Amino acid sequence: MTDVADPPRTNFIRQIIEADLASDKHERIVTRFPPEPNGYLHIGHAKSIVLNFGLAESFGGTCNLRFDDTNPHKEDLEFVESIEADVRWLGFDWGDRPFFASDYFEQLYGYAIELIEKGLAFVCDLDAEEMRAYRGTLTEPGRDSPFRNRSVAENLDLFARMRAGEFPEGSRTLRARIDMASPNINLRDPVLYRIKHGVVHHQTGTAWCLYPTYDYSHPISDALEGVTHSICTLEFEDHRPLYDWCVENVSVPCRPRQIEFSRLNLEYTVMSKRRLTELVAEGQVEGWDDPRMPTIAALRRRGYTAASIRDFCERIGVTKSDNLVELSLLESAIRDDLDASAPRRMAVLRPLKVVLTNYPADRVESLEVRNHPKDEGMGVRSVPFGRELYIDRQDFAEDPPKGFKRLVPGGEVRLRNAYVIRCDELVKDAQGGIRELRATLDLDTLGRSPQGRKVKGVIHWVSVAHGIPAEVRLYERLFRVPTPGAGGSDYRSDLNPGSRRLLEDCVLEPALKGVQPGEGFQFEREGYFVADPDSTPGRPVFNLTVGLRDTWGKSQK
RNA sequence: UGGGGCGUAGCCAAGCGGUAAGGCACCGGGUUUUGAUCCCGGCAUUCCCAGGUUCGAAUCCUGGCGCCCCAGCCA
Repeated sequence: MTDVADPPRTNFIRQIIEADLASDKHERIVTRFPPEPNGYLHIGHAKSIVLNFGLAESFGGTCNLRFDDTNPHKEDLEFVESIEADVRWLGFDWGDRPFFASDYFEQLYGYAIELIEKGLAFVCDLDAEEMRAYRGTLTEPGRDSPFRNRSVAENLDLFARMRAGEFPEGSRTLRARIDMASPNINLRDPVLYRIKHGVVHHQTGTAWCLYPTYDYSHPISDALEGVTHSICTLEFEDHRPLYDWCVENVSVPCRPRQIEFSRLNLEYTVMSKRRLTELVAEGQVEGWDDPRMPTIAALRRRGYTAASIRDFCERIGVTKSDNLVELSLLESAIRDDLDASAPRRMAVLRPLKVVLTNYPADRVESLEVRNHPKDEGMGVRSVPFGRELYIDRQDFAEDPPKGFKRLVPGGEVRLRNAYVIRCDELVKDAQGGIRELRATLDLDTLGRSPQGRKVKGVIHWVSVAHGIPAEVRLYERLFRVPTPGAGGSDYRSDLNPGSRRLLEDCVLEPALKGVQPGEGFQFEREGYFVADPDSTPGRPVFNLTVGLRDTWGKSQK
């Protein structure tokens, strides 16, 4: 299950590619994943990564990682590094090195001159506000810029001087000369170049004060890289005519085709990079890899495996319809992977002491238990057993609800991997709270069923004398967004305090003592947990990856 | 109100003129020293609506309706 052996399900993009390959339009396909390095990658990007790299892989083509770094204001080297790490972690490879749109700045500049010479671009002196006024509205056409008919010579001269830094930021732009009356606003003489002073670009430093826009640099960068299928999200559909215009009017080596698909929306999850950036900047979360974040880095820290994220991306499919995927699908993908791959351990999250009155105080047994119920290759370990144990408070009920299968006064339960015990007595404190339990164990039940009765419940436990203290952080869900219509428009007001519960006096079996950050386990009937980077050898910290399905808990609700 | 998209079950999604795949969720049953896993079974007489074409329509045509995106010198 760690390896997704099934062939990828079909989708409309695969069909387009199959047709292109069948008609010999292309011999080999080239795709690209083009993030702007202005934040960390999130689960929505994973969909695009798996799509683009996956397509290249299954059709024997290649996929480039290209940073769309045309706006130095928002970008940073930290982000290019995190993006590279995350894509690599997801299991994809982009060859010798990543590409950068900034690698093409000189060529892009040359093509702009070509456009000017063809009379297809002009230098415009309108400022941002004026340009907006000239652009018209959704229902009214725009008006031509007064600078639209400058001579080629003047445009060439002005453009060279823009590059040379002679004009202040915002004072002039290079615009495409298309159609101010187009019903498609993107075609109303869009800006191709703008001036930015005083910013250090993370790749080109201060070499340029002239930066191309996405609309201009993207199609040409694709063409320069020989991209055959330029796959992007739906909001760029209106830009496709402009994409095609660029590729057709400039002497690039090939004509990539833009194909759009719908972006991923995940229930309760903030996916806007702007909002995520705010949360980090305002200190509302501990960082981009705070386990409540939907970033790849957070998911990884949370114990999600790369295989499960890839699997999730295959399961959701690729279409053009707006979608809102339930979290249960992501959780199903990670459970599937972890069920097969995670070693089992016992851990008591809310300890309740049990004294086995018929078990000698000085006796300690070493029980050999399997690390996985099905996979014998995962081996065995020994777990100490003694007179005093901890069990989980939730595994005992003085007044059990109907259907409760675990320990009750006078009842029996199986200690997982060990004996069957019977609860004889409750010891209460002054407030009437249960302080500990007295029980007797049936020595004849180790590795075999008890005589003449059936014991339905199985609970986990840890020896009091050997258990190690630990802290567990329960993150039940990813970062939440308010439910539509539920009131409260500020997503920060629902920062989800309930999604993160700290359990500080947990007790783990001793085998967990030397755990390394990143190691994950299934804590028997609790769920899957992963050791946090904050862990110390004596006192591990675990984060909940995903809880186990508990049908009893469900039927209670 | 201009332009571009989308509408198949609670959610995602196949389907491309021959009589509604699959996954998630949910509901039953079986196995089980994890109320997990696993296994078996159930879950759309109908595809946004209304007309039309056709022996036959989710698929083609016409007309509605609903939702999403676009007026950054962001991507």
